[in-house]
Amino acid sequence: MAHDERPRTAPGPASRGGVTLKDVAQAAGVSISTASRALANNPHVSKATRRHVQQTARELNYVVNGLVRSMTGTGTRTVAFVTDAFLGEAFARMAQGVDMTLRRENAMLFLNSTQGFPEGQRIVIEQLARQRTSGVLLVGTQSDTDEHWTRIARYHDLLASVGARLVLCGVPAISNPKVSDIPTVSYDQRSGVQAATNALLDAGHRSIAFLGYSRRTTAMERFDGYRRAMRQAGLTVDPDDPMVIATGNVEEQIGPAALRLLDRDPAERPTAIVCTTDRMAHGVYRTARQLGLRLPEDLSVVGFDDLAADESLTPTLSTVNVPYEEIGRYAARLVLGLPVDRGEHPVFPVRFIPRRSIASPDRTATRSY
Amino acid sequence: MAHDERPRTAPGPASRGGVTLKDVAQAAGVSISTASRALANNPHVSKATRRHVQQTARELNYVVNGLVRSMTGTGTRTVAFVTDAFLGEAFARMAQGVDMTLRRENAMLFLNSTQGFPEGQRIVIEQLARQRTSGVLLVGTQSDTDEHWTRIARYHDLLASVGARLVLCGVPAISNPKVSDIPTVSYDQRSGVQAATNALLDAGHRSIAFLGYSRRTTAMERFDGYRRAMRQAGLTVDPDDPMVIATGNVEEQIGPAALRLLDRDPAERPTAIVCTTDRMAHGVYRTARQLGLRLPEDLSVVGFDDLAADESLTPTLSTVNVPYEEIGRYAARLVLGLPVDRGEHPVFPVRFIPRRSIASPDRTATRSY
DNA sequence: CTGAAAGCGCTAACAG
DNA sequence: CTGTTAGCGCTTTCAG
Repeated sequence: MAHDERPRTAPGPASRGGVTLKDVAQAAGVSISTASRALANNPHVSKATRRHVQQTARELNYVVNGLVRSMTGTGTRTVAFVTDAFLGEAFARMAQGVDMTLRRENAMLFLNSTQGFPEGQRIVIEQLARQRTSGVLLVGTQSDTDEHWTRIARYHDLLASVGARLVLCGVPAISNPKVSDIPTVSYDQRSGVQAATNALLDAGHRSIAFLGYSRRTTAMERFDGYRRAMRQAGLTVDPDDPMVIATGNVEEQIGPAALRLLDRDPAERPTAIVCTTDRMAHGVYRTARQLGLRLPEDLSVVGFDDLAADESLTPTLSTVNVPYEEIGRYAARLVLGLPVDRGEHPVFPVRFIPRRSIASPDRTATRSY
Repeated sequence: MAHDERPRTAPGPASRGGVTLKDVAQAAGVSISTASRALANNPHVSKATRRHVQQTARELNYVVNGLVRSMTGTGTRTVAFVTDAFLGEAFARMAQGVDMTLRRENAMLFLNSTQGFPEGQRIVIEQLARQRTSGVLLVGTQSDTDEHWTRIARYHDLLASVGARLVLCGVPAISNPKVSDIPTVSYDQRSGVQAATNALLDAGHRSIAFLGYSRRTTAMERFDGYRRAMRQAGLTVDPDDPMVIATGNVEEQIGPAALRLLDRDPAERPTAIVCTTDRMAHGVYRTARQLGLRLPEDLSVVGFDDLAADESLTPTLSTVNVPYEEIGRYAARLVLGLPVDRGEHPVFPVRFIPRRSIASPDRTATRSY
């Protein structure tokens, strides 16, 4: 029986390509169960045996099979971070927070992007259910349609049927009854944008545009913050307003959208823009420059997210800081069923950060050249 | 035996909290193996039985246990992306590439950050070995010490002993014999920085500083590119040169480092800076502004990475574009053992992208105010 | 303290 | 085509 087809592995025996507990037990001259106990530091083993078994295991390069463990109930838990595409600092920061908590709990993190297809989302979730993930963090904005929430509810059920939790992360607390029992970790997007808009109003702007409206949860909340601030200032806006331009959060769309807003007759052109994301704001900077507009004299801008690059721009970008990492940590606790102090639908506060991108519109009027 | 302690799950029976194949088989009135076959679309099952079993499975909300499958040899492969901290666009882009390839191969992606501790790296790798990951991508710069490579070699052996591959990603091809058989996916950092430095030299700069030298693989290669370009221009630099400043790639360190370089008597101050990363370049922009330096008139800057924000800066940042996503895809193929066309130590080309951050130093001389 | 034995849930020969 | 029988590698009673 001298077969030699195992991969380029260590000394050990094993048929499929790994040293098993059985091998260790045999080599140590004990039963499998004793070996198991010894390695698990189970107190019901004599110190001598334990030491010996552990030594043997080390010599054989034994590595327990964690997959099998999970089968028995023991084993490493696993949490998945599912999002459209994990580009972008915001996600990275959230993921960082999730990872921190998971590591402390000895759990592992799956990362999955759904690449925008709703089909992708389903496929990913099903795969995760099969792998008996203990929890799924569905991260990022969701489309706010009944159909979509129905789908989410199905995911919830599917995951529940294998004992896994679903947590929505970064979406506003949802009103849709279909999903009202699914935990959501949100942050106060409305107030954030409201504060940002107010800063522009306070500087004297009236002609304030909004970049980013669309039928997604996040965008809608942010739009609402803008609208409220405007209304309080006696200005009304609605989604059809020419000052409200829809765009996705990707370069290809941002440029044209910004152009539509800025390439106008000075009289029609906004003196300030509220951007749904910093990335959009960055795009606005580029477009404004291309059109020869001076920032902030000719155009004031506020963003949302507080990206690292904001302070390197000229002028530095006023924005809304979101505690993404903390959100990630909280979501991780929720999904692992760890005790939390803000319930299942926390809404984290955000903070408006004024910087140099806001100027009074008067300056525009007085500019001479 | 009417026990009812299972979680809030679907109808199915099951003791631990999940519908098993056995349940499906019983409900469908067939043997377990038939049920297994039916669900696997094994042709050796009558169409009728198959349909019936599949229907039953659906009604019971049955979800195969993928963990168990992996045990048998079938089952989803899993690849891990291990890095210090997954902030930063570069990593995100690489991860995106990895994810794309993995999805196509139906494999799953683990994400792990080691948080900077070498201990963390070990812990993560051991955990991955236990979970029988099929491969590990160790991403990012490594410290170039013998001790470290010894450690890496150990990881390689550990992973090999469970049939998993290790691929180093984003490091230069390594000369250290300890790890020469480990695949590495690199990109031509040296040429990139060389081109960037040449652009500054061509513009007439002589007093060119370098920001970012340190004893890590990446930084060293980049430093080397800088040194070469300088030498070809008849200028010599060495790591001790006051024009060479070391810094990690984090805000806290970048600011002070930039200050050390720029807060000098004009005669001692460089007229241009080669930055190891765009993030550092961004920091230089900030610091330069604080000191009242005009960009690019008083200071030319080049970076490395080609981050999205670069074009929103004023002036737009000249940089080196790296095909991170492609690198990720290649690394994923390598780690999965898929056929590749550039061998086990590819070095991807990079591309210098000139933008507005470079001006002739002459302008500095002629500035009057 | 230790060993034998019974699973965990599924796949894969092996016989009908 | 379908059922029986072995495992996969480990944990955990249950007896010594």
